[in-house]
Amino acid sequence: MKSANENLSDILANKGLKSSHQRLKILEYLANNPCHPTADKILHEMKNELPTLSKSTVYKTLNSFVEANLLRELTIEDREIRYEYNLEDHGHFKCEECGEVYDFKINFDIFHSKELEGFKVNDKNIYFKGVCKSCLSNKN
Amino acid sequence: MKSANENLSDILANKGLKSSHQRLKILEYLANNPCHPTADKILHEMKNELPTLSKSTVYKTLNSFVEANLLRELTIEDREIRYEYNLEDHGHFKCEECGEVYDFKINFDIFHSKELEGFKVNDKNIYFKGVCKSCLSNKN
DNA sequence: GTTCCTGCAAAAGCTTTGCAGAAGA
DNA sequence: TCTTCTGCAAAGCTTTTGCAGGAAC
Repeated sequence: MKSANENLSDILANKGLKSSHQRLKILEYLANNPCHPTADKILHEMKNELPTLSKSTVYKTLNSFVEANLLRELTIEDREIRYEYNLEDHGHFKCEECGEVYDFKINFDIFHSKELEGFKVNDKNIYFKGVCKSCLSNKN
Repeated sequence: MKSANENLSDILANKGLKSSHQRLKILEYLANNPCHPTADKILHEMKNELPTLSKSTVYKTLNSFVEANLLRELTIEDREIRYEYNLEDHGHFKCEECGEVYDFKINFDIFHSKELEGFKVNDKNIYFKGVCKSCLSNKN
């Protein structure tokens, strides 16, 4: 039976990415934490396990992963790139009160626009903003 | 018959915003140019008409307008906030080759997600990325 | 006369880049 | 051994902030 890291290692290899301790740990973190973290959050969350991990390594790693289609980049807000390992079609909801980002299922195939005929679509994003259930009930 | 600027002036007043030469010109520019400009583009496009216009005025003005729901902010890419005067529901397509942003009609009412029941949705965004028709045909 | 806006400069914040040494294959 | 990754520091860019003078009402 393979360990989780052997699997992740294979994933990197399949994408043509060299393996390293840092890369495996960052990928593992993203696979286990579907919380749409920013680069900064990842850095701080991993400081215990990887005390010497640097910002630039995190940024370079995340960019390699995005380029290899291993991660998806979320640009819901300016100056706050978030990353997720979930590559299936889905939408995002960001709560303006608590900042939490929620996933929700959505079928992207329902979109058909005559205006986009002849266009090559590589990436589809949908995000909503508002107030989440939990913040709404805290107000009452 | 009112001039266009008198109308824009009324719009500002209705939103509780003080009128000024700069604000009217910036709003006029956005109303006439549905090209989803960035703050920087607006600044440069207006240099002829308003030679002393400053970056900070542009940023502050745009932020006031967004807060007053007079403009919509697009965050398709990080570090590149674009603005538009069109507040009707529609989607955006950004061409990865030429950088152009296209609007397309979309009915946001078709989205129904059980996962968002009990959530208060204030803002809906949808954007696609890919290659536009014009860039595709230039390749052949 | 007040209030709020403008514009200059400086600061802030996130992301990228350059480079020397280290790690991986 | 050769390539590529890591991590430090510095640079780059967009956006925000502070403040004095000026415009709007």
